[in-house]
Amino acid sequence: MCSETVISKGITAKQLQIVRAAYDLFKENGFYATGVDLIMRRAQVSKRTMYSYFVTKNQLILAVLGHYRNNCQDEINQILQRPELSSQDKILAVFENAEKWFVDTKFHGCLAVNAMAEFAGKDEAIEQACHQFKVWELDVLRSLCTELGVQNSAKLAYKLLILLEGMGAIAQFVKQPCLIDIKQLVLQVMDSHTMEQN
Amino acid sequence: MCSETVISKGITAKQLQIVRAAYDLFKENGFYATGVDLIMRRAQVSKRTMYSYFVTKNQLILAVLGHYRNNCQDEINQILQRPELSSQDKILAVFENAEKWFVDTKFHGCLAVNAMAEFAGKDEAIEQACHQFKVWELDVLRSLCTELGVQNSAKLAYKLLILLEGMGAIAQFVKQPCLIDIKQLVLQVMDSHTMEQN
DNA sequence: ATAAAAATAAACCGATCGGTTTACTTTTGC
DNA sequence: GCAAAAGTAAACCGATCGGTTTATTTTTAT
Repeated sequence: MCSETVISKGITAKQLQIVRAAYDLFKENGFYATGVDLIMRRAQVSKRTMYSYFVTKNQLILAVLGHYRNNCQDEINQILQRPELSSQDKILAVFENAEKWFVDTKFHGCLAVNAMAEFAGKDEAIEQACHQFKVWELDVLRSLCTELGVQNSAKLAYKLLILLEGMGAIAQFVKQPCLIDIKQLVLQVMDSHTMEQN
Repeated sequence: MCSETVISKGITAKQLQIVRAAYDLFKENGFYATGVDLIMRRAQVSKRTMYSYFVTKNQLILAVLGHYRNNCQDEINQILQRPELSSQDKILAVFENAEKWFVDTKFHGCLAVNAMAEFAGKDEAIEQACHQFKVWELDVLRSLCTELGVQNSAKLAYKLLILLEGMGAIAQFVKQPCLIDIKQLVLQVMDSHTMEQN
């Protein structure tokens, strides 16, 4: 274990290989429905290796949720770092980015939401990871709203999160370019906070 | 099978007993995670009886989704039938009713959304039942929006569904009286359709 | 070159999965 | 009152579940 090449964030190549395969399978087929045998086959890794890195399936699920969160954070950070964008444009860019996810025919909802639905009340660590993911999402939106200079950034962020989650939930059912102009809806909700007190 | 007392909508008492137990378990623990043995124990019914009514577990799941839909439809119909409410008040009442669901600590998301996440691409009939549930929800909102006399009732209904789904998704994570005034948010989205073209 | 570390394939484990079958009892209609 | 229908309990089925073990091979560091 001494000299394995560490790829990033303390994850070795083999671990990443397993997590990626598990991530794809969980995303497509859900957590309970995906057996460990299928994961190891997809990852092209022996079961023993798998269990040397992840003591239980649920700990692998935790790692996958961490991987998912890292992916999302990288995407969002790239938006936040674009200096040419105003705070308002960054918020719109966050929604545009989310739409890229939603239009994928393989999109079956936010992984954290699905994990919460399957493990709420059954695995505290997973529950907490899902909760933390949403806290992070809300934090991103809130700090952007604060930059906007609106009266109550926390409340506006909460409203935007409702829009984001709502779009994600519906996206699983309606597979087509969104019926409405999301950008306009987001702007409208933002506008109400720059004009009146909320 | 000739003379069994039919309770409602072609469902016998025994069937309802099974569906109710399965409904509670699926709602709390998810579909894959809930085994048939647990369902029959909870329903106080032998496995043979269970399988005489529902040929497979997935057909039981279909029946449970139908039961869920009937429950929701009954609640919504009670709102729609209140003559003292304006169309706008009825829309607000729909959201108020949804909040009653959301604040329940046992609420783990819309059953149709969860079923879609677990069975999308795996069981066409279940997938379709979930889809039809959302179509019904959208239809209720659209007919109310049409009554409102707004310019584009379909688009407003879609926006309201986004709000409804978003609230539901978040409700699993944030267990507390909602941070924002939902009624105000709904009114705001509706107002934009009565004033401008959309 | 060699020994430790890390990987593999595959047999194996008890438990549970969805589902069937057998043998028996209760309820019901006529 | 009696036969058919509908119910029960429980053994049983092959498959799969999450997880372990064994025996062997490959990789890697010195």
